[in-house]
Amino acid sequence: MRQVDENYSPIQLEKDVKALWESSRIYDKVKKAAESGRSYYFLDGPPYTTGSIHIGTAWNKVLKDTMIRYRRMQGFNVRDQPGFDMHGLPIEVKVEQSLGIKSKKEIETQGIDKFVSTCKEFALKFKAKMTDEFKMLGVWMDWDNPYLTVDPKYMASVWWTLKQAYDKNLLTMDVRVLPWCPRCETALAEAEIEYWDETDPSIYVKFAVVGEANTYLLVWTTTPWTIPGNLAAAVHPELTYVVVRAKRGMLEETLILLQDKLEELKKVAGIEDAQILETAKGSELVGMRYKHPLTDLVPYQQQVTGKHVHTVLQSTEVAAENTGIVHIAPGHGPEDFEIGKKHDLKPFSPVDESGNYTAEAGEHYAGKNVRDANPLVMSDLVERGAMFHEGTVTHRYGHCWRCKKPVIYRITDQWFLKVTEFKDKLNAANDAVKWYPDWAGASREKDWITNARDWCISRQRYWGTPLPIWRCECGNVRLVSSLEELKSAKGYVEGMDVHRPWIDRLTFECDKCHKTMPRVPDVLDVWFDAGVCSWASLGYPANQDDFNRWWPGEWITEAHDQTRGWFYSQLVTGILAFGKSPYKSVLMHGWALTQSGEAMSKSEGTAIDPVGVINTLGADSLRLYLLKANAPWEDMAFQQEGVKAANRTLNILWNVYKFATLYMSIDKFDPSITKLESIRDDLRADDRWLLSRIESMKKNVTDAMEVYELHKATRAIEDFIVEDLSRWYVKLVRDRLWKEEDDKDKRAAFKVLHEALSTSISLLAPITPHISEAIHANLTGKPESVHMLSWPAQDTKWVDEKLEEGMKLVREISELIARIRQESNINLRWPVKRIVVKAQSDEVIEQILGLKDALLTQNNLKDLDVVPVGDEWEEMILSVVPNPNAIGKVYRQWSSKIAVLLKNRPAKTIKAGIDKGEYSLGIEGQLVKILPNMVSFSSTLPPDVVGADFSKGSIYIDLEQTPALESEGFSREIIRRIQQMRKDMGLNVEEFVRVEIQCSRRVENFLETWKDKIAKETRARRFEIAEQPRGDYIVEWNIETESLVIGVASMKVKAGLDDLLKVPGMTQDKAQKLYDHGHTSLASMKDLPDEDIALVEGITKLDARRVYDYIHKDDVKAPAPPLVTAQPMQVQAPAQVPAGPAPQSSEVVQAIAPEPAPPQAPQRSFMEMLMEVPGLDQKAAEALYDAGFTSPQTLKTASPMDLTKAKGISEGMANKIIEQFIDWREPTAPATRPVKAEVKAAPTVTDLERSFSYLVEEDKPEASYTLFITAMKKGMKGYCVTRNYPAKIRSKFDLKETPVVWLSNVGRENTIRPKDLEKLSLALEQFLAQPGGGIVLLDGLEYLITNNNFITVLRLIQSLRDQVAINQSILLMAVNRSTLESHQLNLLEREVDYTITG
RNA sequence: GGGCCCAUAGCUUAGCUGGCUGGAGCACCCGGCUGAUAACCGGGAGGUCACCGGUUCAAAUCCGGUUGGGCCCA
Repeated sequence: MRQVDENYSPIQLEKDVKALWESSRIYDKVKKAAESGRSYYFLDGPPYTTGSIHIGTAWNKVLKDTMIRYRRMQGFNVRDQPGFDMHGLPIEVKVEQSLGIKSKKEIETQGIDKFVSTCKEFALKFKAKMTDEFKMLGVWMDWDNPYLTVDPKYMASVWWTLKQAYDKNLLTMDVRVLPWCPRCETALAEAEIEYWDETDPSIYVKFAVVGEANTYLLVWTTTPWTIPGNLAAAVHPELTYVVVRAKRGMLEETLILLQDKLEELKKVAGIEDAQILETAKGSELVGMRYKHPLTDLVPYQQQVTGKHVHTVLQSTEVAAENTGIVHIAPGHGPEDFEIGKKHDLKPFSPVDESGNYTAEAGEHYAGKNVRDANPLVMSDLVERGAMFHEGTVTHRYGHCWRCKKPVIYRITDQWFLKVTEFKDKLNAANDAVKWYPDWAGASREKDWITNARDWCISRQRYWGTPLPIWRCECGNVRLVSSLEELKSAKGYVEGMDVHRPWIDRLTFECDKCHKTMPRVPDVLDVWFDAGVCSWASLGYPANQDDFNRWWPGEWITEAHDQTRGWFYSQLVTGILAFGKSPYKSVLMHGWALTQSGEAMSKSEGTAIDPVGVINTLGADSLRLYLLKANAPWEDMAFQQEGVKAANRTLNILWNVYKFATLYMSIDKFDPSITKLESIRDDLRADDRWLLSRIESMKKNVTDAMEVYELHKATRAIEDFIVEDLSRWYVKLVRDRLWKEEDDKDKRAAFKVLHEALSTSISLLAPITPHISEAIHANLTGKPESVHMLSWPAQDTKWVDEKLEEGMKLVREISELIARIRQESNINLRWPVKRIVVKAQSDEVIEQILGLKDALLTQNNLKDLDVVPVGDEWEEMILSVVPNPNAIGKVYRQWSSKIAVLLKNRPAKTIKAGIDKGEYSLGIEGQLVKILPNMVSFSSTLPPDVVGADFSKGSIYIDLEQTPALESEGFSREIIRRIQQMRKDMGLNVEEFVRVEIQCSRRVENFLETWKDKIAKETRARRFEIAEQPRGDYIVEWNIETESLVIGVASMKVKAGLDDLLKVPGMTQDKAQKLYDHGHTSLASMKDLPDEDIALVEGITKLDARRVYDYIHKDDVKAPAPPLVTAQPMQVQAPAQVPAGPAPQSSEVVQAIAPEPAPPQAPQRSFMEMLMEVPGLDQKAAEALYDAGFTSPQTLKTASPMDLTKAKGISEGMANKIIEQFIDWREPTAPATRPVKAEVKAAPTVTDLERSFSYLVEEDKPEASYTLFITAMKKGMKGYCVTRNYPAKIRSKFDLKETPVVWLSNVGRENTIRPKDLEKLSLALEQFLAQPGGGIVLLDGLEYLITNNNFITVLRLIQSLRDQVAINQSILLMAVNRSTLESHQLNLLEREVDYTITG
């Protein structure tokens, strides 16, 4: 197991995981491994290949991928072939646009072959693009072998299916009135029509009644162009109509219309007076004859004959709207057609394919486009006095779904599936399907089936599966049902494309009349293509084996619009071919809507590109969000924020994983060796709790997955990770993992933590496959992929519901305590004396006592008491409240005395007496009886106690502070401060330090008992109280009312230990022992024989030998021992060593810049320093010097043993000397003295002075930029370093030529990574070194600090400050106060010449 | 106009067959923690459970209606 250092960065992680999948062929292996499982036929609903995927498509595929992965983990052998729907009008339209084609005619003149080839190209291009996008989502399907509806083999299956329908007499050609798109010149299915509002004429036409002078049927219509096709009028038989004498100006006429609409009409048409002559039921009007208003223009209207022609018919379809009389044009409307059929009216439809009137309409109209002809027809009506009133109306009108042009209705020959004849079978098949949710099938799909009409499957287009129908002029029909059969056609060429136009050239000989049969030129509705995919993708009927193995499909999922689409088309084809549904179960999912709940639209720019989301937050975050956001069957208002939240959850998972592996890897924990069973006895209650939670989660998740409630499954996992694992368990086990010794207790925690993580990622594997894979690889690594694991089954032996309930209570109580602490202003570091729990039942008490440790440690409580169930807490302060009324009545003059006496007696005693019946009181020698009615009792909380209620009882928290508690609190505060300092110094976790503290007597006393603990926690080898604390880093802190100064010095042990650890076979433990003994580095032992090394306790002779060998491995030509030649002591300068408190991790530090020039203070020679060691005489000092200790540095790193070799140095003295020098450093930095930042405010600075540094404190960098620009205007060269996007800064502040360097991990040019202080320092140095200097604006200090450590950045600033001073330049730094801690701000302020508050 | 679904805090949502004080997350304000740390945690504020009516001791929950939104159809 590797220690994980990196943060969760999904983009990189997913890239790596995908690369691993690719290089190790994981997908293939996972599928191979599943092969022995039970077959599970998943059917992919083929997305239409147009452009790129949208959020809805992504959601759809994520649902599928998640379920496929889940089923595989359950042991199913899942068939996962994806499909693409590639024929049809949408692509034709795209190709028309790209080729600049506007009509069918142009397609034919330019050549259908070219057109169709281009369509195919487009479809394949889009297929490839979408495939890439699905892969980005992490969707695992068989992308190398998708089924394509354009594949000839696929098309052959389609043909075969049609043949089945034909053989069952369910496929027929018929004349129908159908919606027709005049632009696309094709019939449209209902599914291909979109409705929206359109403004059309609203006209009232007078149909003159034959035989009644000046009497008219008033007919209303919105389609004037259909009037030439009018053959009858219709009324509703049950409605009441009136015959009225209407007067408008000079005009008087008799009108027939719906009674209820008369008033409305009067208003609309401006009728001044209307006299009702007669009322009649609609049925009474039937048979009235009228004269067609345009007979003179439309010859057909003169010739047409028939009983019902130009008469009033009845129909219950007529609505009670407008005039209640509708005109019937059987050639222009489906209802009209039906009514006409009933009354032997031969449809008259004088309109051609492009929507122009034909010659049949008469030469007046012929060739004119019908919708454009509306005004002409209207003026013709006006001219003939037939127009009663004209206006406009806005109503929903159908449009072609592709070209958006309004549809018209006309009569054509089309091929139909007679769906109406087998609706009962469809319903039965639908009932047999298991729908999720059930109303999707039981209500929605059923409703659609019930209202279904015959399905028109022919389209007069080019890019589609050709209808496999050849029809002879004699009426004979032949259907081709396979590619084999097609080969017998005349004109067949081996290997030919069977699309149009090539297939159009094939003919058959009619077996009846032996003439040549041409193909019916239509293509198939694409919905039929998709409908047969369940067997077409298996190659049926050519390939029977696969069909027998897989069919029918187990599960499909698509959005609710597929009720009329794929759900339906499959049901129909399934019945036609096999008499049953091709799928067994369906999950109907919702639509992805915009944030505000509207449909996403590319044209309106409200569509969100999933690829963009993946590229910013990762596919896993998107997947997690899509699944958890809501129930799959509900529409989703897509929120970017939600994806971010999902990303955060994964980050928490990652952090827990990072945390766990840090300690597991240090201890080389091997989860495969430690079995849960074997550590059962080592488990604490906390562990058993988490194990129980794990098992409960497994069950909850599995139960939800089984019914496709993926939102519940996902949320359950998320809840476990965030609440149980991260927020609670990790907190509980922290201390256990920090322990250095390796014990059973720690091992148990490791195991449980590992169990929690591995279960979580197993359950997450189908949902977030990448992060699961990455964690799995490091956490367990076996099997090769997380996706090869079995789905985790619940192990009930770990389930302990009582324990789970108990922990719930503990957490509830913990929250209460947190609140009380906050209200009482006592933070968690301060221990609280005790908590008393009063619970409803013994069970609750037991549950809480069982988790006492967790409760106490998590809340920093010292003790827990419980109150027996039913009792009051005995420490409640009971007080007596005398009732003067009752007392006075009996004892009159004594009553006030009695009250006083009662109050002074212990209330408890009084209560005990009263509870027995009475209490006696002595007064003036008399015994007075106090009866229950004379007193009442009240109880109050003792001082310093706060009470609160939880769901199963109450708690009392004793907040009293004692010196012991206070001293513990203080020590915790100090620990935290020292830890903070260690961190600021950039010390390694394992480094040892030396701490000196200056504090008040009071605090000193407190610390007496806690010294060891503090030293241990902070890895302080020395911990001392000092007047003037020394150290590499010294900070003044305020804790409560106390002020103390803490100095921390690194002992640089880590480097020594690491050095020792280089020796083969060396353990941490042994290295430590060597070190403690004084062998602080390999070099320190280089003159020792191995026997001497072996003297160290715990070091065997073998160890010693190894050390010796290692040291001397290169010793062939050993370098001379240290120089012992005497040198004039007086000229000995202090050795140059890199100074500074953070030399540990620090190429960075050293690289920043040379240390600022030493201060002017007179330098002491090494000998002078040496002589300061108490008790060291000159002779001994000289001996030391002679022994090679010629600088403070040499002493600092020496071991006492080394020193004793010098004459006159005892071991005690050696220790003293080293102690003196252990924290020696270049006596330069002002940071060695804590100085309260002086207020160097210069708020009025507008002219920056050269050679000065300025710190501008402001929330947003504004003033700093203004100053920067001002300086540049005065002729200084500028150099800007910023965290903000450079282009933005440049334009906002109009920076033009000024170099702007971006602190960022992502940019390329002019970018410096925030961690790369070396580069930054170099760049600035170069700039400042230019002749004439310049001004540097450093905006983004906070960012540098968070990316490095504070001290390192401080060093950089010091160095810059000095360079600025030398180069006559200016340093301007912007900082937001709120982002820094106060001591950090103080230190910063101290480094600059002026602080400006912006 | 018909069918189906939906409506709970500013946003996204939990709340099963009616029953404890309607829970979360995001955003907001305040605080805490500080070796998981660009992380994390706690607290606060914020609700006429769309509206009207009914059933019931009791309705966010069941029933009827209205309004608004989505999908499908006419």
